[in-house]
Amino acid sequence: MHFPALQRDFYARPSLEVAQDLLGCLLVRQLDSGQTLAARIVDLEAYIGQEDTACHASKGRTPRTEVMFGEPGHAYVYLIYGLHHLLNLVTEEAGQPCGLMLRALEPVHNCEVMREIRPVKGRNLCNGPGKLTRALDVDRQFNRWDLCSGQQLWVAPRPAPLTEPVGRGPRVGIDYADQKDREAPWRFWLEGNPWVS
DNA sequence: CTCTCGATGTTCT
DNA sequence: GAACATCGAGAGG
Repeated sequence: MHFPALQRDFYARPSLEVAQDLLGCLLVRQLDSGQTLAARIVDLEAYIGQEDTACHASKGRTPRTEVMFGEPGHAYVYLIYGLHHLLNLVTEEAGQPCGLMLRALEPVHNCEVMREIRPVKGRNLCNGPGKLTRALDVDRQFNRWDLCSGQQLWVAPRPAPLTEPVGRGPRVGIDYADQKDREAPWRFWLEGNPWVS
């Protein structure tokens, strides 16, 4: 099984475009054991620049947000609530601090290995941003990771055209943001897909 | 199924 | 010292 890595030019575009194009693509994780896990992206949110008060980068350039200001095609991984790692993909040209947070995945390849890493029943496996990082063994080690390297963690193109329609709406869990940002329809998902969070 | 609540550590004020 | 891009356990319906 071979999964080619999306290259930097894919990520170096307007975040809302990249977000929609990523639906149905495969997040791929190659473990140290050599096993390769793959899961379809079915739900994600865009965080767009310093003007977006929901985006961490709206606080400015700090050690934490530095990676979002850098080259597209890198991973931004951080710890939330002291417990959960969340995975973002950096988009747009360097200097534009933007990223896409993955909210849910549909397991496709080596699902049983994911369930060894995260032994839960049914759709609980990766239908949430903190769950999917757990299931794919992604943590802060992958902060600043180059997703275009095709090693350990990357994204592969859609294996097949989308069969589900695309849903769109406001983002989740950002009560602290300004009203215009709370209402911005910057979350995208595959309508009717059972793995959506 | 729903709701409530506590956990836990990094970041920024 | 507060807030936080969440999860899971436990109680109740």
